[in-house]
Amino acid sequence: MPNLTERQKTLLMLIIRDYIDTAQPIGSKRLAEHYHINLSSATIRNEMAALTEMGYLRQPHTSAGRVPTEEGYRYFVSEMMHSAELPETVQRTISHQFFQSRPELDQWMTLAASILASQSQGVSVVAAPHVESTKFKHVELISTQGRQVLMVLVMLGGEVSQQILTLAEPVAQERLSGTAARLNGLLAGQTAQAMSTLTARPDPLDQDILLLIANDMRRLTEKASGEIYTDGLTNILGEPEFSEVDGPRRALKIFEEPATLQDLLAKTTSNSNVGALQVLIGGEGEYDDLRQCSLVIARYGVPGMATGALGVLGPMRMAYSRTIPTVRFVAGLLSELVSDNISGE
Amino acid sequence: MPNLTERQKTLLMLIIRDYIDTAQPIGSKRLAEHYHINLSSATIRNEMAALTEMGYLRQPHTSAGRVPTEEGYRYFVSEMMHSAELPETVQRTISHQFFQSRPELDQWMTLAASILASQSQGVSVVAAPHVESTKFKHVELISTQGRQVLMVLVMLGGEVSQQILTLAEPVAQERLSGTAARLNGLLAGQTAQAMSTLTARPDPLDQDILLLIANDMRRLTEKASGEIYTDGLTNILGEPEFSEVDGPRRALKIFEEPATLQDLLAKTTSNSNVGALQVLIGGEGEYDDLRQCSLVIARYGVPGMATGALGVLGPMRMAYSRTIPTVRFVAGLLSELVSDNISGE
DNA sequence: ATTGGCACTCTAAAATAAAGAGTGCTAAAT
DNA sequence: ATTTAGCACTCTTTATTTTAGAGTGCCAAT
Repeated sequence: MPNLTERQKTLLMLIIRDYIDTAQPIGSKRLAEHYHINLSSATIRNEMAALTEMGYLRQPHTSAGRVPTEEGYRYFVSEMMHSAELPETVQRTISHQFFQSRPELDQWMTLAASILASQSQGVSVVAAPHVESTKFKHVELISTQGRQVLMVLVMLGGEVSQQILTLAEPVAQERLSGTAARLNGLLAGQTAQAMSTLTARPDPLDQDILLLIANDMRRLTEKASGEIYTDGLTNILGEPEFSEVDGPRRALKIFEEPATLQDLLAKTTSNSNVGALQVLIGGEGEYDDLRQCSLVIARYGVPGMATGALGVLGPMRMAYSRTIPTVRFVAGLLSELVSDNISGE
Repeated sequence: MPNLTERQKTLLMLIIRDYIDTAQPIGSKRLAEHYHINLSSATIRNEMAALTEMGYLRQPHTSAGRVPTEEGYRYFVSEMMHSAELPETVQRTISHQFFQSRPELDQWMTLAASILASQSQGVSVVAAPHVESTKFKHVELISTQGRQVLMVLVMLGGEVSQQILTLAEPVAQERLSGTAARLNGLLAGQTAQAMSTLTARPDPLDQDILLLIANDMRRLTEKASGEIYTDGLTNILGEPEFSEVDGPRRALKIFEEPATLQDLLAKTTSNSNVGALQVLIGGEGEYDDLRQCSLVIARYGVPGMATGALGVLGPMRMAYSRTIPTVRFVAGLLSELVSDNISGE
């Protein structure tokens, strides 16, 4: 990858910034007039030719202005990635919103999605934190009617799962309570794996429930991430690159299949650390449906304990300088919240 | 509203059905050729003129075919509303899917949304059933760390609400269990209203929790409907009437604000009975964002106990003959499920 | 009451023309 | 050795005109 002169760098940044704003190919003349660089359009043309040669810019057709290539965007992002900070006032506003929301995961996720979407004008995706190795804390069995029983399972760290069981025959609440009490004593702190090595319980009901618990915990562990929260779907519908018939459908299709989305978040962030932030531009060859899009994602939470992922999807032309710091900041905030919530166990 | 002759009726139905298929204005010639009615195009023209006069059809411009008006659609719908039945094989397939899903509200709602969307090719909305007068069944208090406590609240009928409380000071699990046990005895079967008339508890912790429970139950009761599930967002993006720049954004905006959606469902179905089915065409003058859309909704559940709403949103040109029976059928199915689930309390 | 025929209207599509923006290159200027 | 002005050229966009065709309404004939 060839080095850029200082001037080429300035020009490239200017072009990309302008293109992100206007969605119009940028010409040499416009550039010379709008920004007071002391260069003539001819000089700029030369530099543009060089940048095109190097693969950072391209022309939609022979005689149009220049448009950034994926490489161009990557350069742009890597240049401003570290320096960009969210204005303090915005930081404060966001923190404040979290502070005064009800202290529930559900609320936080929704809020995070909403903030990300409105700040970035893209589509936000927030995956609830997932406890890496789910450990049993507490089970509650509540008879609801005849053979149906509500089982509430609480994990160390606060994850909760409820499930309705249908037993073979009606069982009295007292017996259920007894089973729950015995299992609570037996299973405290165990993982699903450890449970499968236990010897069978004498009481058949205990044994049945034990299996169901282990099963449910396995399911919880397998799920790569928690539930997905989304906001801002309509934000990107207005963008010109999505007005072609197929653009939006392909990208939005992703949001209709939570599984795909979870996969994406899990895969692309699994090798990155909490706090680090990843920018996927143009699907990076891997995701065909995202060829026209960019994705800014970060992992949040407490590594080894509970982590989740969050991000913003937008056109390749997205407002990186706004999105990147926002994603970073919100990820940090959620990390704190998760950490506070988990530490005391 | 003038009466239609039998022939006019046939013609109107034919035109609307064809237009729903093709999204093209329907001309007299096409009609005469495609369907073997023994009428010449001239005769059809006369009838069309009459139908236009009566307000059931209109012409996009002087010399184009006819397109149904909102009145036209209303007539169409009212004619086929009662007769239409879902093919038995489809009914079976759908029942089967519900039958083999895990018996959880969450699963059912998602499944209902998915089925409605795929059958109707529109956007589906399903509001979880809401228990009309929430009655207490059981509370569970689980210490998670220092001052934080997980409260799981179970209502008669199976509604569950979890909440993280932050107490003024750390409290041992034993004391929490004691409080929970006392409150379980005291509050069984009570409504939020009844709770507010109780005299203060001697133990301050009991009293605090009692207030929180009452509060949470009030919140649950106030919520007009339960959580909203949606599917098929991308279905309507392809429809020609949404390719104008502003069409989709305005309609989809609704789905970004759960509150609005809940309102809509609540209002439009509040005066209709479970089992009855309502078709809103062109927003009916009330909902501006839906001017281009139609909405087929139904209430489901057990009146007086727990009811929810579900529906399909699509272009005015939606496949009513498919959507209406599907909505009716799924509503019936969910009613059964809710009823089974609630009866034994 | 129904139908064939016909003149008329209006749109959608195709063809053509004009305008404009931007480029690359060359030769002069700094 | 850069930088710049100038110019010919290319290609898109927009406007304009033409053409083709679908559909109508109405009248006279069946």
